[in-house]
Amino acid sequence: MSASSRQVTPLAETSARRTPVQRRSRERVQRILLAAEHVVVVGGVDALTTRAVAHRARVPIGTLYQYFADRDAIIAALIDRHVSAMDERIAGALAKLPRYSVRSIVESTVAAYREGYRERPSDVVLWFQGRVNAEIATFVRERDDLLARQFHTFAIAAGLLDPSTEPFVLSLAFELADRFMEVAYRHDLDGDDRIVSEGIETVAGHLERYATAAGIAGIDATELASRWEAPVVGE
Amino acid sequence: MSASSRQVTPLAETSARRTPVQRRSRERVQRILLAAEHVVVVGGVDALTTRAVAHRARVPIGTLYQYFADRDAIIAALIDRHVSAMDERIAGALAKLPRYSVRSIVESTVAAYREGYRERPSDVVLWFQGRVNAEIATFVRERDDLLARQFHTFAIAAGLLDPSTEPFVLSLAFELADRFMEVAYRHDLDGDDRIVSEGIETVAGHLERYATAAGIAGIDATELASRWEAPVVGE
Amino acid sequence: MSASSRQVTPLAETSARRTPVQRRSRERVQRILLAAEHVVVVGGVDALTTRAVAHRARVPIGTLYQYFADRDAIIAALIDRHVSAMDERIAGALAKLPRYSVRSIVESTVAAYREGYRERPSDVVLWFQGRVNAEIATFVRERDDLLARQFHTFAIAAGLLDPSTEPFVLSLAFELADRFMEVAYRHDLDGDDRIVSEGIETVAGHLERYATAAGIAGIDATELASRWEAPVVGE
Amino acid sequence: MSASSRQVTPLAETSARRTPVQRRSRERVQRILLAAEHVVVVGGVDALTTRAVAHRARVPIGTLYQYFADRDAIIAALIDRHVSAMDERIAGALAKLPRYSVRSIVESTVAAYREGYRERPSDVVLWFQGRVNAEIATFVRERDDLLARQFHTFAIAAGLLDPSTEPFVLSLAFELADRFMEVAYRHDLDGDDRIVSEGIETVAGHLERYATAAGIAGIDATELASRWEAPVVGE
DNA sequence: CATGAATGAGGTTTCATTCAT
DNA sequence: AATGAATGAAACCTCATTCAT
Repeated sequence: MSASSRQVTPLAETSARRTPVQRRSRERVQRILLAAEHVVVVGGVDALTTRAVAHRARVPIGTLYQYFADRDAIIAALIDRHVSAMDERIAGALAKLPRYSVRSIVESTVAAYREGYRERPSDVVLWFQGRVNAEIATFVRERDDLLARQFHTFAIAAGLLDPSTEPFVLSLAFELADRFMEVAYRHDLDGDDRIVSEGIETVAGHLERYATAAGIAGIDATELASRWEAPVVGE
Repeated sequence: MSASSRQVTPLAETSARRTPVQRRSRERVQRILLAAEHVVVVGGVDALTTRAVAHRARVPIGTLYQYFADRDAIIAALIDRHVSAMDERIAGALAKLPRYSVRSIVESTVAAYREGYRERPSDVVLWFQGRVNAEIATFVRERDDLLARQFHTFAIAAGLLDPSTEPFVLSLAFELADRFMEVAYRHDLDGDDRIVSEGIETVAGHLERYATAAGIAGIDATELASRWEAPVVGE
Repeated sequence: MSASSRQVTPLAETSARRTPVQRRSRERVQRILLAAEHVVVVGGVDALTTRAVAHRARVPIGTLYQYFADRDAIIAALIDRHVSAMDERIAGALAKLPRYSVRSIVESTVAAYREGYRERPSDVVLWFQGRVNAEIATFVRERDDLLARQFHTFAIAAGLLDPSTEPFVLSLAFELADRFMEVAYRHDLDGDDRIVSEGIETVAGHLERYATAAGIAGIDATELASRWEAPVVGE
Repeated sequence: MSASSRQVTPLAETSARRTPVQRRSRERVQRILLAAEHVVVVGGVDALTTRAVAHRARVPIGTLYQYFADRDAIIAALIDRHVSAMDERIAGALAKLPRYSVRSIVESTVAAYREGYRERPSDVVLWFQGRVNAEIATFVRERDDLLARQFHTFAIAAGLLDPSTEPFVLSLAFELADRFMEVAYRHDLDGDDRIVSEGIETVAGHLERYATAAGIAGIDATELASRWEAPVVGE
């Protein structure tokens, strides 16, 4: 099962001007994105001005515009990066599970979100404070839906959830897991494990209402592999 | 039990300039706030510029500044209104409950949120996109905490929740209920009752893990009145 | 000899709207002027806004405009008051002189300026920082000239200065005395007697170059009265 | 002896944004400063609005802000220029003196002030009307003090003034000389040589009370050079 | 390609003054 | 006469974006 969003056109590519192939170019793009993260963490989304980013990245403003069509393109790139990173992280965590139950999947996912936000605090700001234009909003919506549908397909094929479970139940579950992490940040409870176990409990509780006996008891990874020929991670 | 936030200094009063007493003045303030809501719904928090609001309200910019100290004061007034309205709505709903259980309380609360957001869609944007200025953020935080503490005190005194339950569990429950409504809006599922029952189920499920037998079975309103001499609603 | 500026149209009357005759009205005008002084001392001429003055005076803004045609009229009134007060003070000091020499006159005048500014610090700000409109500037110019001419007439009639001395020499002397006091304020040397004696020495030194023997030795007040039938003070 | 203010941080550098290196840029800064001078001469310091300056300079407002951080920075630049120009002028005049006496120094200084104001009439307004912002006021104060201390050191080392003479006596002398020129302008006596000789007479008279015999008689420039190894002009 | 000066629309806010009540 | 809400020109300043070099 693939948790990556490859089927949704990556957001950044739509707006980036040139794909940086040269080593120097790639470095610059990296520097710009790093700088953008910095200003977002320090001053919120409103502080993300092109000047501030260019200055912090020590890149001329004109150069910035060579790689990003406009200010929104920077935000788009950050969001894209956030989404990809989260997807990879979740996929990675799931791939390591020895046994798949609704609860173990939720545990992995919540933990992935937590680590992701911890590593890249700018994503918290961007993702939840995100004053975001229509295009980005649509992208985010589509990506969420895709993720939910992928899990839906997987969970039903694997016999973890009742076949009548609707995809939006999974949308909600992902949202919930994500929101829990935001709340943790907002309350400065990031380091507090209580919030994590609350989150797991709640989301798992939410989903277990739709679970089959197997979904609660869990299925061995090896056993799953035989039922589910599609690769669990990657494409 | 009082769900009102009277112990938190109302946010708007700090920044409003002139309290409009005349009928005409009150009308203008109303017009300004209505205009502010409109621009927020149409263009997000970032579109809430003094110019745009004044223009939409067909009020000279100078007049706007007679009633609002600055741009943030407009946001503050909207947030304040949102909070008061939600508080009243929740308190009103609870007051009508014939029987108090964790689940029935959650049902009332979620329904209150839902109606509140349905009636004032700008609050969705403001509440979730708008934690702009430090003062407002603090106000929101304090109000949330107060609400959670009030429910905590009540629920334990009434014997609905286990005495060892921590207040933050209730903070989380309120957040969850609130977020559910946002998600409903974000997914255009507002009219969809499924999301409401999901929300109720999840939040109630979350809280019932801390509930006493009475909290699950419920207590008659009359019986509660004898245990809980403080007025259930209002002061 | 009269040091009063009665022959120059008082500045304020040109712009004041109604001469306050009622007791209440006079009180209000006083309150307004006192408030104006306060804001000038605290925040400089730029802080002299009609709102600030009206608010500090606890007078409705509309009422302020009943007594003062516009913002400049308030400044004009203050300047007028300053000028009148200084004139009276100088005249009073001179009237008490037992013996008139160039030096004793300068001493009295400098002392008068010093006391005047000490008592009404707002005058320092107004007089020297004075961002002042053309009308007021003209008034000030004329008043200075009148004062100088009056002294000129007197000093020559009394035989204190050489008859060929030009009036502008006296203009300069007044300016100098005045500036010394400003410098004293600017350097926080107000309390410092050195600056006063420097001032006296300099201005007196300046004028004594034009003095007759009698101007240096001095003339008895009684003797002067016989030569100079016009009243020394007042009209 | 150096009359330059190099030991006082130049005021403008603190606030100027971009140091213009290109020829075109320098021209623009010049145009802006010229425009600023114009509006100041025509309408006083209060007329020095960013709009007015930009408009007169035929420069977009944004361009103005590329070179000047804010309105005060324009004033600061003008003041700085005034101070530097006056310092150079004084230093230049003194360097040409064949013989140094208190009187000849005063003559040179007063003449320098006169020419300076004649060449840049906006400086009259700025210098006497413009002590606007705290930073600028401090700068001006410090510069005045430095100038006075430099002259103090020099005059005593050169044996022109009595060693017990206090520095503030020289502060006062500079102020006086400066004020004389303002008065000359205020009275439209600029072209009138009488005011200059009055000024010289008064300031010299003031200082000669502190002079040694040599200070009155004067010292030959060559003789001075042997006593005073530090360069008279320049650094 | 790389640069960064130039641009000006547009944002926030103040304030003298008027005029309906 | 007394009031103070209403007005809008005008002040300051920022910033995304372009384009000549």
